[in-house]
Amino acid sequence: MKAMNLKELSRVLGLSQTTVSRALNGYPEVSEATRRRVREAALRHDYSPNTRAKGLATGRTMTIGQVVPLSTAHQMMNPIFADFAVGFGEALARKGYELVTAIVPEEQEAQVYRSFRARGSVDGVIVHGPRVHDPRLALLDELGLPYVVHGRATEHGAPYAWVDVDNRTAFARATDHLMDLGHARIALINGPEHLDFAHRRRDGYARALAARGIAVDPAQMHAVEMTELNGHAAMQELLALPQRPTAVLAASIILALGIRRAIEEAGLVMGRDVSVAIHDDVLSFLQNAGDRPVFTATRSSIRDAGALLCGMLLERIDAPATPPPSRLLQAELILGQSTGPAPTLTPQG
Amino acid sequence: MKAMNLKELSRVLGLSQTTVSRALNGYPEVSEATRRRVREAALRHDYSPNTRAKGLATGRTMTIGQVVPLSTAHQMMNPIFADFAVGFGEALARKGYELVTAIVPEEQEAQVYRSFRARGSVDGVIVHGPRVHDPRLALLDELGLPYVVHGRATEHGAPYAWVDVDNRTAFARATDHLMDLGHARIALINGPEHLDFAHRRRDGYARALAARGIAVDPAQMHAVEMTELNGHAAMQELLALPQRPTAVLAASIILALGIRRAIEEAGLVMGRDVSVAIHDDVLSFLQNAGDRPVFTATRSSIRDAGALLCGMLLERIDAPATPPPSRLLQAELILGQSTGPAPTLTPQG
DNA sequence: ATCGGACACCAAAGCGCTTTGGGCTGCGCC
DNA sequence: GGCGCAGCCCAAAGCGCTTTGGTGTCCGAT
Repeated sequence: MKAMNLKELSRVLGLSQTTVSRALNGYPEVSEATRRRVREAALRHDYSPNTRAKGLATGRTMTIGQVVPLSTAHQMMNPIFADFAVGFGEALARKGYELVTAIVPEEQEAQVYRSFRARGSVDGVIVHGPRVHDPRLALLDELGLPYVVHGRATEHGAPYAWVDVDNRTAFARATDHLMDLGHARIALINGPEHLDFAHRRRDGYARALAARGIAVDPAQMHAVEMTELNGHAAMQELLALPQRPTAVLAASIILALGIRRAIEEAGLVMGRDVSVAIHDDVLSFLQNAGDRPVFTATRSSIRDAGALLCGMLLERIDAPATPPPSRLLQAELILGQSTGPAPTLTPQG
Repeated sequence: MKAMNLKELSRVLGLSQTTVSRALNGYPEVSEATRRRVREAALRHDYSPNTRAKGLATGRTMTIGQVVPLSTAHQMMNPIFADFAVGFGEALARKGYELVTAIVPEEQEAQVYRSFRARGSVDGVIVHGPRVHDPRLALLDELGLPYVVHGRATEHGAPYAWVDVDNRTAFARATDHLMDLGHARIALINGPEHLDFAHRRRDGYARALAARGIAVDPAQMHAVEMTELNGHAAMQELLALPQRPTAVLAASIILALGIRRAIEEAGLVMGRDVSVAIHDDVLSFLQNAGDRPVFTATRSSIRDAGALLCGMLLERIDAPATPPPSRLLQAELILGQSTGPAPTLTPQG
């Protein structure tokens, strides 16, 4: 069963391909009566224009590319990617675009962008997990491939389109909140700090401490890939410290799961013996919700960021010459059960 | 900067498009010397054949489609999808295929398959989260679109290609294990039971109980979408029961996170007061690993299933006439800290 | 010397669409 | 009556590739 095509449809209708094409694409040169007749026939015969042929003829592919690098780092990204992709992908589908995902070893990522360009398979791409210095942006600039970045790449010279959470402010606020509760020894369990967001989070944390004259202690800072196991291990190390922290700031709710486990295994109570504040991406399967959520958190929906970036990317594609837009989202601080006043008698010290 | 194309490349080389095309595609009608010269030039000029043009000419699109339905159910699927997609997508990329993902409201899923077919945008599709009776398979059969199913659709009449974990056996084994430990009141916190895998899991659980003469108690069975919050709520209900369970079987590690939280909030100890056994999909960000993993689990890697299904789908595309293959994977039972002997004095009862 | 057949290459058609550059009516107007 | 002008519609070119059906050359065999 071959799919219906333009030629066949126009033959059935007794019209030229030109007219049928124009009728379906809303050109004014065709009478309303004919247009209706054509539309109806297209529907009846289940006709949709062949994507490839249309792309060839128009030069537009109506697809957006994204590459998910396979690497140790993918572990942290997967669940976050997934929710981001839902926000992004839904908005994209609504506009009639398709989303192609390349899952390749990290070192092949540049190659994929090159091939996207050379084979003309996408109209634009979305860049995930930007690093502080990220060569991908320069490459995309060079290739002339429209792109938007989820996050920022601090050291990239040229302007580019991005949407980011104000990580610095968020972590400074969370740190302030903990200090307001009387905590002075606050640990940080961060994501990998070559990633821009983690870099900024540490910065916000460090600045807030410095502003109150508290020295940052390298022993209180961990930077690990954001898995439950890593959160657990990092927290165990922190608890074994002679000067163990009374509060912990964690870069993700997934880390926090492991952190909580370590706290409980040590016979301590989260929110009483050790306070925990996290950044919450509002993952669909791990909601930190309710009147009094489990975790005190700086919250910003990654799904919303996805939808926002989608709109931005399509704009860039339509008007590549305009200066690239950007958007800094503020995270809200929500108070949960995982934080409380600093213990008055710090144990062991 | 326009991308290099065949015409231009052949002009540069002083050869016909035919010869260049044949040289690159490995046809024998071209001398080795010429082939080398062409290959080298293609590399040097960053030439890759335009995907759409190639697709138009060959009728093969070299892309696989998947649709991720946006619905309440997506919440449970996201993180699992993500890891599956890594396994599938990596294998796919290795074969030179692309993966397009449509993220649409559930009720549009059929429409997407129709449009995949009508617009000729994919060579095949992968079907996620099959239901006990799943109309999608009949639709795909009718459309003549090659597909493979991750899981099974019990009531689908015709043969189809699938890879599934032996859910029934896995849950029967886990139930047996709990009974061997002396548990008699074993609850089930399952996924939504219109989904085939959840249906089979309940069946395995029920059969194992029945085999030892234990009646299944509807009050001890929950079927919810697999989020942390739902696991927590279901466990709270179970703990409030006059006859509360001494052990719980959970369909996912994500549910188990909420289950553990409810147990601890009730002042109980998991593995001592309440045993928990789960099914573990080996999610990258939530590993249940180590000598003595946190959770006793039936384990089967969803990533591996993805890679397996990829190979299967490509085979179906190449040889649509062969009888559809299938593969039933056995989950291994691993013992963790979350299970222990049934308390000798059951509290409250 | 002629022929058959590898061997190496090529021109042109065709994949299914959009779009350019018309053509043909029928109308109102001078 | 002729002209201009909408209003509708069409034939054909072109997007970048593969593939069919060749052509021309060179060589060994007859």
